[in-house]
Amino acid sequence: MNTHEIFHTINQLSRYLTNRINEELKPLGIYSSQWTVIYVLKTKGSLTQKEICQYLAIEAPPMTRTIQRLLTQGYVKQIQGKDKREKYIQLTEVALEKYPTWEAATLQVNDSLLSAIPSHSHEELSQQLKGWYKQLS
Amino acid sequence: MNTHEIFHTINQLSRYLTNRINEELKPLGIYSSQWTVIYVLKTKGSLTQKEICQYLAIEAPPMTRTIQRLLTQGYVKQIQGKDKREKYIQLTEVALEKYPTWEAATLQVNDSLLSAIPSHSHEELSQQLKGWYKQLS
DNA sequence: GTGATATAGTTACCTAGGTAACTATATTAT
DNA sequence: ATAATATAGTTACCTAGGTAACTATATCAC
Repeated sequence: MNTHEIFHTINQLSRYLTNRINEELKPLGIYSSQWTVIYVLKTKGSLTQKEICQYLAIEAPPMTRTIQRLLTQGYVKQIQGKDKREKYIQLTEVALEKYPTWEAATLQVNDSLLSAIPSHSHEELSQQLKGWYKQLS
Repeated sequence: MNTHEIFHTINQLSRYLTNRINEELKPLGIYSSQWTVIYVLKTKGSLTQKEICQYLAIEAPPMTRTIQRLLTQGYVKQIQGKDKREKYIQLTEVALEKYPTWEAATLQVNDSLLSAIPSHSHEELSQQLKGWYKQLS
């Protein structure tokens, strides 16, 4: 087996999927990196930037940028923690109102992308990839 | 099933794998994007930039940059085609000398990354992902 | 309490890929 | 033959993520 191939395919897939999701989200005013953060905040509630970084396995600097963009767009607010170094981030009312639209758009494109593989293997593939990643990290 | 999860996992995996491969390649003087091009040129021979782009499903501008870096490092040379718009790219002697080192490094890290999943499922997973990507693109 | 160390977040600059607009050459229509 | 169109590659600027060095606050040793 050619081991280069599987890594190449994963990268291709990752780029392709992200591009397709961005195509849907861009007209709705956000990018996929922002959606990822919004989604986490919606499901987990208020979190520090550090916690968001850990949850998404993204380094602090890109997260600072994504959050600053969400701040200027008014989709997120910062609340200083008791520990003054910490900044708690939470969704604004505006973001909560728009959330259903964003969610519907992503769910729809997700389904359309997943429809390219037999639905009985979705769960297995997901578990396999998740298990692999967990082993690695 | 949460459809967001599988896309998220694929992105995480992709970033993680690329970072690990870069860790190995950086001390050897190249980055993973350059390695991808070098690998294609080694297996396919001389190609136009267009052909490399198509093969790797990468847009022309990032490819121009990668190739320009390979040019300044002396790992690649451009040859004007009969069609004067085209530039045929091929590996230099220097690159061919270093190729075995790069290949050994990537094969080793590939194996180590793949060892996190049972080896009997490597081929199946690879085929599944490849099939999915093919369906999509 | 003060000095050393650790931590949260930011800034500057890096790789990696994408789109739009451009240049230069080829091709096609008439 | 020339005007219109298409194509290969480049340039400028965008999203997305990473590392190193920095600031400001907390904690720990003593």
